[in-house]
Amino acid sequence: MVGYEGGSQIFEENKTKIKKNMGRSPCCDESGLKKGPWTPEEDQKLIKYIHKHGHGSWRALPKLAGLNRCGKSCRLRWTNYLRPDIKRGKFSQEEEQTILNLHSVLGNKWSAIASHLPGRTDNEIKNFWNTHLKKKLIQMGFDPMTHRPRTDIFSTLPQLIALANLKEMIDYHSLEEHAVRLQAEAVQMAKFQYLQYLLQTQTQPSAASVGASSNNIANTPTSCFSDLETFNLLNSLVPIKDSPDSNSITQLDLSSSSAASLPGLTNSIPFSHLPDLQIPCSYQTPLNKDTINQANPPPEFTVFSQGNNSPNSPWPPSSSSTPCPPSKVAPPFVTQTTSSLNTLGDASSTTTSSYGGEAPTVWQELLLEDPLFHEIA
DNA sequence: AATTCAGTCAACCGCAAACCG
DNA sequence: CCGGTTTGCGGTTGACTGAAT
Repeated sequence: MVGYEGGSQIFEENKTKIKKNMGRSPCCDESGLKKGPWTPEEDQKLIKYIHKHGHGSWRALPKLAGLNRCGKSCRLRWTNYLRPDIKRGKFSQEEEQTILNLHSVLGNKWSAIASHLPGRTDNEIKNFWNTHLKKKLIQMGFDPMTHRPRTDIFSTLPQLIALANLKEMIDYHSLEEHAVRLQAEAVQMAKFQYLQYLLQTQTQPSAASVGASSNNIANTPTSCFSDLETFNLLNSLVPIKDSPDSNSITQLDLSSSSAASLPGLTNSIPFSHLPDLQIPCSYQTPLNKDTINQANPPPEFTVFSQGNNSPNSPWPPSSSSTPCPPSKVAPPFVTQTTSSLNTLGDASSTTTSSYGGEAPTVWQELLLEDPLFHEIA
């Protein structure tokens, strides 16, 4: 019997723990049922009974199995400890990454997360999160709930320290991967904002355009942007809806979104008229619609998954591991080029970008260092 | 050697959803 | 549909461990 072999190993572990009186001290509730750590004998009774009869009604089980425990306690002991398919021991890098990915979408839905990790219990994952991953994220300056850089003043210092020590933190391998994705999201965000800017300037002349030279992208009069350029940029942000993976959820469903229309292509509804755009989140673990529906993510989590069919943006980007900037990166980028756009709308010249008027923040500087960001400029 | 303290994890508690008559 | 029961889930607790002092 598979479970029994595992069980005897557990008995030995448990014997040691009981000897050392590990865990809560036993006490009795009002009905006289035993609480606290399980003895090897109790474990054996429970395993024997479930192997023979299945658990059936948990409420009835203790009596039938000869245990002086409540059904709830028996269920917990079985599901979290005695079940034969439980995988014990250290979490692997893959498991850690999966937990991070799923937690960024699902939040503290431990049972939903556990369902993606065979052999791991929700309790185990919860403990691992609270004792390891949460702390690591905080240490790196991320809000463990939103998976985004913390914006409160107390977080600034650890965040900067974390950035400064990124190389030393190379052993945080999976977290680095996480950070890479977050940074990629920052680039996507920048593209969104730049796109917004493009669309805005196409529908109304920007203040920045007044008196600007004709070869300055950001300051160029709106008519100088081709629809093709805008479309190309949009393509780099939005995976094609009918991807080969029919279950994948696209970042933005243009066919149903009010943002579907591009100026000059169909009806003109600029992105700036939309509610705040969420930063697209990417996940290495494929998520399907069922997962999302089951998980019922809270409204503040807009769920995206990155398709691999984006024609212009490699994914994930190969750039350095830098977390994404705060969700509101404000002013339009002031971008200067030394030559003009070609007929396809590609900038074939050297381009430098900066944030209009204000000294760039750490995040903005990092973004400006990213070659991917310059692809759009 | 003794003490302190942060980390770990099994187990409990209470609430809410699901189930059932 | 309703009310009672059962099950599942997430948050919290607290004893043990081991490193630091």
